[in-house]
Amino acid sequence: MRYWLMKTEPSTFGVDDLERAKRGTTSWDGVRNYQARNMLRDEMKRGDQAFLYYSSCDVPGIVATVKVVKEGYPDPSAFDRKDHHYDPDSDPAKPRWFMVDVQLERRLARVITLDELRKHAAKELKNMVLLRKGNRLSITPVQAAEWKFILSLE
DNA sequence: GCCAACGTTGGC
DNA sequence: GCCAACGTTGGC
Repeated sequence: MRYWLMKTEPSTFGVDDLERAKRGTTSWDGVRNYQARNMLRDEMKRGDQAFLYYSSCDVPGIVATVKVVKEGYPDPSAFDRKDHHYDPDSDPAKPRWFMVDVQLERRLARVITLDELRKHAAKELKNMVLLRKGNRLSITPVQAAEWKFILSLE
């Protein structure tokens, strides 16, 4: 089993939305980056866990954990002309973009902020992909030891 | 294949 | 709103 971190902007989709969703489950659609696509399509497996991370907001940080309940399958929003993430170059017969379904596991007792994560960037979290300079990937792998350590901060 | 121009992300 | 650090596009 592996661990991940998935970014979302709370103004677009937050943990409240996930909580309200049927069975606390949502399709993680709209990812349009090849590296992230490869992880969605090939690497994320049913039962994997992920941190839900808020970006582009007042207090960036981890707010919840989710688990993968459905493995990579074609993202239909790529074929929807009216969708913001529509990709005219993606052929339905040979889909370019993929998504997984995730289910809310639990909201953390408190937000573990980016600021706080950075305080451990020299030691426990020195290899954490999220903290690497210039990182913009919306999905990043998390090591088991990092997962455990971060939850211990909670 | 190179690389300049452009677009996006995301912290600040 | 600024801007660093990307990724993508397209002319050559």
